[in-house]
Amino acid sequence: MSVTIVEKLRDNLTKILKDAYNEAVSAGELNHTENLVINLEEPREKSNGDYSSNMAMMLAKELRNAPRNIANAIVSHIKIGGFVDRCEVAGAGFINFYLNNSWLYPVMEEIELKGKDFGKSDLGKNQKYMVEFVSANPTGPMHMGNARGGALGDCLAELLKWAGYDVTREFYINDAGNQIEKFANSLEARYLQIYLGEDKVSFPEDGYQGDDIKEHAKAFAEINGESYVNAEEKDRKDALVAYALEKNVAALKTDLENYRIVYDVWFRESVLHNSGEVAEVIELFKKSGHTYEKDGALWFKSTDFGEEKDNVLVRANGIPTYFAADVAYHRNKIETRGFDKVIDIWGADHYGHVARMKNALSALGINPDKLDVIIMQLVRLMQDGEIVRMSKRTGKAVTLNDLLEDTSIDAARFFFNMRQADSHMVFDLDLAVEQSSENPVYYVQYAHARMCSILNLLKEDGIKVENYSDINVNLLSEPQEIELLKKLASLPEEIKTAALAYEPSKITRYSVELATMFHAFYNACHVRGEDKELTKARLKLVDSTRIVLSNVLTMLSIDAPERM
RNA sequence: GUGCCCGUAGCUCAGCUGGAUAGAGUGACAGACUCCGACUCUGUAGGCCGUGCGUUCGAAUCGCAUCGGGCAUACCA
Repeated sequence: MSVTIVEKLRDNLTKILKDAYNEAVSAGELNHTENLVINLEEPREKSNGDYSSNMAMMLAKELRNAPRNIANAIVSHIKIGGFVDRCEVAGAGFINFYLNNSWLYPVMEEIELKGKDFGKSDLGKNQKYMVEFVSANPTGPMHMGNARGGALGDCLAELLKWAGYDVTREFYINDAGNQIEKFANSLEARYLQIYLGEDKVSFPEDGYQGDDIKEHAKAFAEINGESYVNAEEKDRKDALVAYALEKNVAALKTDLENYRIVYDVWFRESVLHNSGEVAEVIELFKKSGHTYEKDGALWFKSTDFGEEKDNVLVRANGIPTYFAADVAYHRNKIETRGFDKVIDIWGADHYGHVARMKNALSALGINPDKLDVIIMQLVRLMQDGEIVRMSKRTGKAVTLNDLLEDTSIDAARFFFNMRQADSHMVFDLDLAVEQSSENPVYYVQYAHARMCSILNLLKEDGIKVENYSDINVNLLSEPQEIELLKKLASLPEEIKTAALAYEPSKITRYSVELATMFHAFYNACHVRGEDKELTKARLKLVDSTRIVLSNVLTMLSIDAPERM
């Protein structure tokens, strides 16, 4: 993949500094060093130039010279020309470059050539990455935490794709273990209550109280009648679970698709039990020498790896724990399926599980660095100024579907990706429901609609977007135009940075900033009715911006409307 | 008790591997369309960057301590 405009610029500036330093050494003005480090940054304050290097300060100790002396020596050997207008020493020894815009204009040509692919890179070198997210319990509907995890995971997966990784989205279905027991007991009680009366059949204390359980039982009864009332308990439960679980999984799939999330793989926990992979992992644990038996249970000696407590692998009743199954699952991801990196998105309430999992992988000889866990702080829902509790058992939990009924998919996806995963988020439902400019997604979408509107209007005037080579780009010199161009040019780097940090929120913020700069440009610079050449140049800028904004919104799976 | 996350403008949050005078949005106040969509823009006010030490030429950023809020510490998942 080709080098971006910004990379070219930075490479050039680095070379200029390096050459100047070497010449200063040759001239006997500076001492020589092997570890020459050249940093470049964009100063916050514009009066300090477009790019700045602190290399003189970094070298001061090693060269045994004052930073300003070093900086002056280097600057005196820098050749002015090309995109460099001037170069000065400032402050404690900063070397500041003041540039003209000749380096920047070709970004529009790059956008023209790459189109929908502008922003993509080969940073990831096609490494196999998996993002596992949501993985909600199939015993009920999805809550607000799942909504956040869904928006985060899906956007992260797409972000990584743009950065050149080979990404698989996966949903882990916990269709085994204790909660399925509970699910079965709850269904059974509701089913029997239909035929034997509510007073005759007691509902388990720790059962799922939700109406969905009743509805499953009722629907099951309509199909099978009372044939299961006198059946063997195990058969009855199996039949109920098989029925209700499929319904729930199908519902999860539909709900997530409505949220614009499509998974590549739906992986069932039961597969790991049936294939013997769980049993295999338990054997491997035993061979590793990090296990022992106590009170009839098999324990993993987590304390060997610095943890405070050991963990149970197989319960006294002979059933493996969720922990054991989850280790088998991660072994399957990394070893069996060969992912280079496995990214899990977990709620903060699973925090304690991270070290345990990594240590378990180490014990089995699997590189724990192949697992990255993103701990997402829980969402607290606020309505009418009060915290709304989210609990499956109250039956009053706010579900993903409730949320999407109130607000738009665009708003929800955008809102959840406004903040970093580790921020404790308060989701103000009243605010999210409000479809106004309060919610930045409308601000961004409006910018896109405005660009399309300009393009359409000029098209009606018979003026269409021309090729970069036919445009006099030097006419674009207003500060708003230059700022906008710089923002466009920065997208590939923004995507790389965001991908490496696993932070799609950086891209969301980028879209807001881009929209802001466009609106500012719009108010300062007219496209229509100007000098013909200027109109052409600005129209090209608008079209370039439209492409970039559209790319960003596409990446986030948020609609980029032509009109609103 | 121990571990992790958070603490920056009234509110919601940015601040990249330490850099020069700490930034947005929102709210408040004052302005801008006979002109490409005012779902927009411009300006003003608002900060001991929780607190205290330390490292450094230089700290919101790194280290230690401390205070406040959240979460976790199951033979649940």
